[in-house]
Amino acid sequence: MSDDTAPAPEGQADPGDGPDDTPYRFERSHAVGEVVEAFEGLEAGVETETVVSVAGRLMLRRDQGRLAFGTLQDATGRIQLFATAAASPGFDRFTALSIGDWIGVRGAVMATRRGELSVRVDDWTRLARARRSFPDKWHGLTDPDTRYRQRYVDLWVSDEARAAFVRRSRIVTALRRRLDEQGFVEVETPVLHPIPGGAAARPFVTRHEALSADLYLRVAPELYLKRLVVGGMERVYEIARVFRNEGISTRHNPEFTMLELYQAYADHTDIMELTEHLVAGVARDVCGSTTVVYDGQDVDLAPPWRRATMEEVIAEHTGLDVSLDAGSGELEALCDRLGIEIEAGWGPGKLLLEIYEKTAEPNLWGPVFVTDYPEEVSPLSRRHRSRPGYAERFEAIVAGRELCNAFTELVDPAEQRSRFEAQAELRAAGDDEAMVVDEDYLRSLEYGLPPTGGLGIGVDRLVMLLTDTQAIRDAVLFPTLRPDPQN
RNA sequence: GGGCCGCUAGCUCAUCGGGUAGAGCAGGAGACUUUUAAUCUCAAGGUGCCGGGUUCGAGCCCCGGGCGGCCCA
Repeated sequence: MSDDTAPAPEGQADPGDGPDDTPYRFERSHAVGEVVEAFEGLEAGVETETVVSVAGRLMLRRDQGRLAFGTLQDATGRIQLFATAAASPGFDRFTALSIGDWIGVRGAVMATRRGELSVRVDDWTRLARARRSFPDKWHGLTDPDTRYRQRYVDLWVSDEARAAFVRRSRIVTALRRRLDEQGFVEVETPVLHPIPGGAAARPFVTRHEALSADLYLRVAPELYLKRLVVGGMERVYEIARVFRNEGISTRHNPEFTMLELYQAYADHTDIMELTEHLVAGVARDVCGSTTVVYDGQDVDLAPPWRRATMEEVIAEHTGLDVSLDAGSGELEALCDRLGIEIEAGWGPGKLLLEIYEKTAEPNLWGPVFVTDYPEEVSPLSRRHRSRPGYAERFEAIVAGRELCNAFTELVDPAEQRSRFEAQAELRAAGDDEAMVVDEDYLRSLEYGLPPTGGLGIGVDRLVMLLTDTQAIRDAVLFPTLRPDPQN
């Protein structure tokens, strides 16, 4: 420990002078949480014989003359430190510590007269100096921009933020464990795609210099995962970071995490069952219940979830009896009556989808599987086995938000080719989210894709649901931000 | 992309009919033997987001730009 005699610069914590004098390691005997758990309820005034070594950041300090109290925090919790001029070495330097300094402390576990569980400071070392002042200990950080840009500060200052990200990790672990138990194999497929595909989204383009080729950051792993099913991996999944070149909002980050899985011999009804059990199971694993609260409202995730066709939910929210049978003209007229703006070239399927998205979807709370999407807007889905013009596709709405997208996979290469070609036409007409023809994917289908059900779950959305956070930026550690002009 | 709001000390916030800025916490010096956002005393701390304009004078009014938030598309 050095003598901290250098005056502080303006408005900042003392940066100190001299060489770094901090130790290279520190031997801990206990995490703070372990001490708290073991000695909770220790009677006021009792000093135990148990000596522990703990480490963490000094969050608060209360000097009291020849006594000083500190609050030490590590990843597992907080505990009070009790130092005395008589018994604690370097007492003056202890009381000169800055809020935010990392320290290691060895001493007996005790409870103060007020009954506060404490570690008596019998010995201590500064492990790192906080050269910058931490935010106000009471108000913390309120500027969201600073919270996201300087997450390292936010995590220390906000218990909720820390808890949410720990829970995110638990959620992903629970997803993996449950899928692994059902015989799914986790795989990793390319992030760099020569041909973007698998979702309607504009990709990011990047450049491979040695190949002299443009590559695209994936918008979805879908087409690679289905190639693996062709290759005999009957149950596969990937927890895939995907990238979509679109705007940023409360619900959208340009890079986000999708869980995609494919199950051979299954159709969309199997996938619905899998989905509701998976989500409910993960909720039980991490929240201890299949009923969670989101934005002040209860969400009951226990299976089975309601199933309703797109037309049924439109009818519920508008009283209108619509279907693809109405044809383009009638659907356009209906959009006009509902005040929905349409674009030239939209077929009846797109019009129906638009009506759903503008009337019913915003009012759904769920959980509900909305089924029977128009084939026209589902270029990778297998056509409905009994309803012409429709696909065996569904989305789940949970807590008012789209949580997943799934379907019985299209397996016929000839039909997939014509779907791709229809997409290519849209693209040629200026729709830069439309897909392009992927010849290698078509070739893989020609080798034979068995009946397969597929699912994509937005992991960030699931995290938001199970952590009760309203913005995706509170579920993503380092959300995409406009580059700081100061930097 | 549009509308509204915000940007003042490291953090959280004040101030005023335009007259060159103030508090709490943090940081510095000191007091205090059981505190809990400890308390008390003292001193210090500012390119008021950036650039123009109006004005004798602008943090405040006007214009442009930047970044962010909320709402809408």
